Amino acid sequence: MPELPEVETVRRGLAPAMEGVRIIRAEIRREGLRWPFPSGLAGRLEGARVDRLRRRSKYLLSDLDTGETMLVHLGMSGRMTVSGLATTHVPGRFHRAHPPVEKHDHVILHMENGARIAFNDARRFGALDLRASTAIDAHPLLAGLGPEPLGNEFGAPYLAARWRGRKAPAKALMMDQRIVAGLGNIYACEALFRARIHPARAGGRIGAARIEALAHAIRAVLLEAIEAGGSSLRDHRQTDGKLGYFQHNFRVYDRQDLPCTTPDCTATVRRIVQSGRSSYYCPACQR
DNA sequence: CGATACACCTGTGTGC
DNA sequence: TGCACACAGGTGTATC
Repeated sequence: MPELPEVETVRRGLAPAMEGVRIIRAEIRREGLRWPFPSGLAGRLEGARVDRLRRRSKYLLSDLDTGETMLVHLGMSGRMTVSGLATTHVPGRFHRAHPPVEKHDHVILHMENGARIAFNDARRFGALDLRASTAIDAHPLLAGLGPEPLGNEFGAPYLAARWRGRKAPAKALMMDQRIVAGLGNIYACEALFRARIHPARAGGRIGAARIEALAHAIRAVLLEAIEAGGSSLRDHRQTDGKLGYFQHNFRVYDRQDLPCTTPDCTATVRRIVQSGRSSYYCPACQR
């Protein structure tokens, strides 16, 4: 469940269970995910207090009071679920009712406040690593990332400068995490639609006004999606089991052959494949 | 350097 | 019901 809005939703869901709370036990149920877990993982987590839970792009960063930071990436299918928080207790019941451990629960953190946090990832494209907090920004997975699209560094002038002269299709540039960090297939498609840019158009051949519209569209669609609790495709859930609902607001993503939602547009949404990923767009609105 | 293909995995939906 | 196949929210690595 992983583009920026989904990861931010996960962060907000985890924060009450994790921030300021000590990890009393770390259950490591396999050797690793995309890469092997760092050596001595359980021992390095157990007893540590999570001072702060942050997000950088699609990465979750837990700053621990041990001087290390835990980095988590959810890959394509990763989920984090919280159970047993006091605030979710059924009145009158004093024991912590945790759901049974599920298939693909690879790491389970038992927190001092009674919460249990499970990192579930069926496809195992996710990652978990530990690194000294002072050096976390230099982590190979973080070092090359572009600016946060919701941060101050990002805007139309930045985007124009980075796309100038580029022959790659706009869609590919949107997905390039070195330019802007956090967009994935859904929000790249949705932002291009809002800015009326054809996904196959060469990035360097887009005028200033469209680039301006695109920078605005990127921020708007991400903010709206965060507000909606992200998008839930298939069975994905927020940390408390609830569904995000931004998928109901998709204008083009996963809408092949459905009518374009622009008023008075009679075209239907098209799907093409670009660098192995589906791109959805309106052939009439996007040029 | 830039652009593309492929790799890693499991689960689900579709069509025969 | 079974089976083959396409496809799925990502990204590092190899290859031109």
